Amino acid sequence: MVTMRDVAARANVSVATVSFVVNGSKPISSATTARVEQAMRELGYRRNPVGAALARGRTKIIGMLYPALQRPLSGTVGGFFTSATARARERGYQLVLWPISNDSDETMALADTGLVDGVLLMEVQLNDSRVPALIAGRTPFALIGRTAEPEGLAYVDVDFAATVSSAVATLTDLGHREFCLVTGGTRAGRFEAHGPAERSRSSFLTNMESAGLRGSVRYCSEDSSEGRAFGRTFRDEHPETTALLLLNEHAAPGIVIGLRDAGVRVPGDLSIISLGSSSHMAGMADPALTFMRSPADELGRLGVDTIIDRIENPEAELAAVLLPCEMVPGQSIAEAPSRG
Amino acid sequence: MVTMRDVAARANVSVATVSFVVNGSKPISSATTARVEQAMRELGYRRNPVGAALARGRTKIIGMLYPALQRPLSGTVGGFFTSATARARERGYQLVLWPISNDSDETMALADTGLVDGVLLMEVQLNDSRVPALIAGRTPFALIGRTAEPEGLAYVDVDFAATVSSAVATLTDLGHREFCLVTGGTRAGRFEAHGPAERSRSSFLTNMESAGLRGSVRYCSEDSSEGRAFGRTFRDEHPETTALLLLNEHAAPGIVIGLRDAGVRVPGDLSIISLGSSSHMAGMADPALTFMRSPADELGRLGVDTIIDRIENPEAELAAVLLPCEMVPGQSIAEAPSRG
DNA sequence: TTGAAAGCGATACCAT
DNA sequence: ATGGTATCGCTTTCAA
Repeated sequence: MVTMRDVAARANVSVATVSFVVNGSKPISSATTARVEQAMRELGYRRNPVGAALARGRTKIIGMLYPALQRPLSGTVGGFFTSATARARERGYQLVLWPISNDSDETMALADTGLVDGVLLMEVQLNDSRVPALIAGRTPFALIGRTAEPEGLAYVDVDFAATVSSAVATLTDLGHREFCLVTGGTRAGRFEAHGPAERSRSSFLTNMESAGLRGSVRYCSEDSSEGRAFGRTFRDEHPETTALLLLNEHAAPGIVIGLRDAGVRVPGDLSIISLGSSSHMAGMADPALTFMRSPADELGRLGVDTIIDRIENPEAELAAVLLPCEMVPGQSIAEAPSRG
Repeated sequence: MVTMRDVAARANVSVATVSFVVNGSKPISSATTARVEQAMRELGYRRNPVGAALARGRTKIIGMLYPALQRPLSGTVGGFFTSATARARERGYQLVLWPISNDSDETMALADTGLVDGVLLMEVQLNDSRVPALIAGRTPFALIGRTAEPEGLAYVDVDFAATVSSAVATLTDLGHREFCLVTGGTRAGRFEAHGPAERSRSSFLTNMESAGLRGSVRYCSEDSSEGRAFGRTFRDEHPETTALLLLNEHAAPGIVIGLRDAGVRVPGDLSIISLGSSSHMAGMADPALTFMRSPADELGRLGVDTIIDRIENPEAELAAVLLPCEMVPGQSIAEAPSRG
């Protein structure tokens, strides 16, 4: 390995000078600079980030912590990751996706040791043991998602309440009065754990109540075959429902297929809006679903900005960003069928 | 930050002793060990991996290099990543997904600097500039996928030739004689670049020729709406074709929808096999597609084993693993329609 | 403008 | 079984 010493020797300067040239941290005469740069080129020098990190105490690396074993990477995460990567690069950082088990020890083991300058926590649970662990440590962090009580934390998240309200409003305008919300998320019934599901659910129920609508909440696991099964029995179990809100983009195409198998026409008999999806996923169903676009790209960028701001300016105010999903027209909503 | 010195001072031992206790690298009396461990606990000591990496020259971190900006994370990559993560952990390594631009400089900048002990290169192109860059460096690496001439490289990949042959055989047994292969991959017509597409294509054409079958090759970008458009016009453009091989799982559901829109019945008029897919994706189409299951999990594990073997035993033979996809029955193939 | 040298935190060799 | 200490590669203060 070519080190700074080698470069320094070759250029007849000290390692300090080489360092100054490499980092631009001090003015060096252009003649010397040229000599150093040539030596680097000739030797194929590349600075060793481990040495730099140790000396500096910073790595310019942000760890995006993801419980890969519990939640396989899906399309949405891909969107986050891609835009977050781009943004980090713009701001002079590297972003790496760091798979951790969903557990506080391992979180700390990584976060509090200088390998990363800051941490972006994904798949945040409503009651997430990793958060107190991070608070106890001294690594800056920010959340994508949020806990039940996110005050005092830096986070960016989807505004599920606004998203649900807007979807419900669209459908009530079309005359719908009987709703059903289908969540996915971690596990059946575990609303406590999964923020998106729980927040959507409570917003949904509030909307129902305040507008005098009827609404039920169901769970379906995030898989196409589960979706099919769900769709096939739906009409029998919810004969009155005319409007379906899906917070489960992976099951969505299967649900539509199951509904059709059972003779339910979409949107003739049942209108569907997919919450927090993408054009690509919504287009996999037939008819193409009307959906609320998940602001994944924006959240990725904002998440990176948030964590970098925390790293570089710990005193600054905590970011608390909520972004709603915006409606994208599709073929899956229509006026409520007149009661037979 | 609590350092070994702090622990050593507290336990009245030298830093060397603490290091031996932490790493189990030398026998230490149980009394001393206990004192050291207590001191660590009391102080909340956590070893700094940056310091360790510098001293040791190894980090126990494997970088999974992925061109996130060019190829957004999809389901298949998620499978790789998840199983690779698990396997790395079993073998005492950390795996991180490192987004890089698809470019040799950046590859080297990461790989050759001691931050990672080894590198797993994903989305390998047939002619991939990152490979010579890695060869020139001295960081062990392995490929998931392979270049056009992978001799002398360690790799694990899908056996596309076998997969295509097996799919074709299944369909010829059902009486099909007119085939079409639909690839996805990087860009229209750029077979040279995308290994899976090119290998499938050449195997496909060979199969056609040797069995006296007729086969065309088409491209469709990996998106559901492109798939719909493709499906809608397919029959007009390929009126004779009765069997479709899809190497494009993201477009597949859209293609099936487009076909139905155009009045083509699957599998009555047209049989479809999706190559390199998963049960989840295949289930998003209606009818559920017969598919060749991508061995993503196995490849993830094997990829990690391969790179770790190279790290720990550079002299060992180079792994060159090809795994075929295995057929999973669905609803999308049938006997060839009798000619009208 | 440049250099000498003291760290950064941990490892591991050589003594004892 | 322990301890002293040089070392890993780089940064940065202090002097020159």
